[in-house]
Amino acid sequence: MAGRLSSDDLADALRLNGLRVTPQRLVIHRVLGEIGGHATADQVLERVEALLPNVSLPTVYATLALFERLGAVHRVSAPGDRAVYDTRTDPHHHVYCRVCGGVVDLDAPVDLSPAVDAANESGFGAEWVEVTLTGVCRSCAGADAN
Amino acid sequence: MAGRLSSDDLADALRLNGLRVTPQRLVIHRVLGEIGGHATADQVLERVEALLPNVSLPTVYATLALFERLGAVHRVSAPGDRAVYDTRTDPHHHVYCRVCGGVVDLDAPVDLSPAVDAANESGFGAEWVEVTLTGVCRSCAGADAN
DNA sequence: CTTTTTGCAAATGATTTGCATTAAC
DNA sequence: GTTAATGCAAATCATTTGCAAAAAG
Repeated sequence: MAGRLSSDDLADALRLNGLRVTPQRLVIHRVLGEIGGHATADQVLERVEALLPNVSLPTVYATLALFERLGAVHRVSAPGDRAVYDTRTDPHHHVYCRVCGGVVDLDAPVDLSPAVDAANESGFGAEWVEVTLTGVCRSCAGADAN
Repeated sequence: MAGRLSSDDLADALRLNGLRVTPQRLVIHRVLGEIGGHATADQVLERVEALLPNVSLPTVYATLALFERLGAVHRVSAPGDRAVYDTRTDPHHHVYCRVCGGVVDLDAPVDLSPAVDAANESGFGAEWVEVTLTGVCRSCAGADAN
């Protein structure tokens, strides 16, 4: 549903869409690959600044939105106040702790084709499917009485 | 995984937790039942004001958060900038349009037990599971070339 | 050269907080 | 009476926008 892009493929994809290949975009893409998990815009910026100074947060936001359109990242489907980008582009699922707000990957074999088929039959163009579990993670359960 | 609460049950649940039964809470709960779908805090307030004047947005936010803890509503798991509360408390799924940001219910038979089991085995206390499809809805696909 | 992208500063908009007042119990 | 809940105004914080300067093609 979306394979991971190499730096060269990214450059090609950009050029193909009449977009420019900038150091910022390359570095952000590289950092995303190194993270290989979940990151907010700030967290991306933090790592990017070590490689390329003076990159601004608006650029990070714009680039993440761009990469999402190109299929290089996905916004995680989870309740929460800040956008979490997922750098894993293979199908997998998420666990969301409603106490600490943490998001963790969950790999489990689930057959989602009934949902995808139902959506597509209704005229929706599905591009991504994921399962989200909401609850309380182990550490929050330990700290809290509830 | 969470049944719909009657007004009496809500009052009991509140008292049981040492919380107070206020007209605002009762009205908001009633409005949620009438909506029976998705709503943002503003949308809840809009309907509440018709029944009880001078209710404030902070109260709506606080009450929705409270009801979430009580299991009477759920924040929809979907990428997006504003919190969408789901007043349907029976298991069902969602379709999220990445163009218009719309969220629509999706009913489809999906066996999520492998995911729930995997999460619980890892020490996570799962309370809610849902499938989220991301893509482009029919109207946005019609308007846009992509 | 032309047009996109960037960086910065300022704006926006949802959600939260502080605090005095009101209402449950 | 005590203590929690409310309303209001102000604060917070992620995300976006406007625009001039820099850089890609």
